[in-house]
Amino acid sequence: MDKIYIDASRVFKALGDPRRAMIVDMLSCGELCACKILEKFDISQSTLSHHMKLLCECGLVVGRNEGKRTYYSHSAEGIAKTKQFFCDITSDKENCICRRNKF
Amino acid sequence: MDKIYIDASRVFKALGDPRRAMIVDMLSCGELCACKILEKFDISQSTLSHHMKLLCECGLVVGRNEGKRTYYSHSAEGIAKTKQFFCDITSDKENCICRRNKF
DNA sequence: ACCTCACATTGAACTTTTTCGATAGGTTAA
DNA sequence: TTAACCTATCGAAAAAGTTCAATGTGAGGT
Repeated sequence: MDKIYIDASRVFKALGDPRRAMIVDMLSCGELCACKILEKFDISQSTLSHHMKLLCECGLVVGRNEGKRTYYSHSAEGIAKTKQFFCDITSDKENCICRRNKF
Repeated sequence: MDKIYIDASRVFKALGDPRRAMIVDMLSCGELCACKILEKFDISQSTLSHHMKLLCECGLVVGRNEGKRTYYSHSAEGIAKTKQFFCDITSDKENCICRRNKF
């Protein structure tokens, strides 16, 4: 299995949870600290921390520490890469010019 | 939890498996019958059938029966919807004009 | 120094997903 | 009508993901 599929799948897996997809949407309005995000969900603090970790590890979100708070925001690079990958695997390739595989 | 996140997350969850992401990529060269897809993976036939079912159920892929074979191909509508959703939740919204939520 | 606050980590229970072998259903070929 | 072929479904086992309470960590405030 090509590493490129595994890396991209990690991002999609992260977005595969409705709460995490909603968190990414929330961050489109700008960075938010964890406590603000937590207010919007009926989950424990440790659960949110786990979700944020996954979003950061897949490269879609970045965290920034300021004092005792952590602010999260979109990672423009991670988002661009994911968008590109999605377009790559979903756009029709004439004459079967598959860049990743030869089928 | 808004239904729109749940529906979109189902697609991302489907793409969250590297094999399924690879299958979607394979289909960008045009429709393929299940047996051709199966050749490319070291998995059982029933496992592939399960993967294809998930890809179809989330709306990203469509199946077509012809004789004893089943041909799978991209669903242009499902792909367009998913792309739109991804753009919605990842594009910066000035002045916090969040369409889905008010944060 | 001590306490509180914000967040991360750990460990365990629970749920979901993945996978395969076995089997069923429908199609084509002999 | 058999038999072979292709795919879907079922049931069970294994793997992975989710969640929370408890605890750890590190920054500020008293």
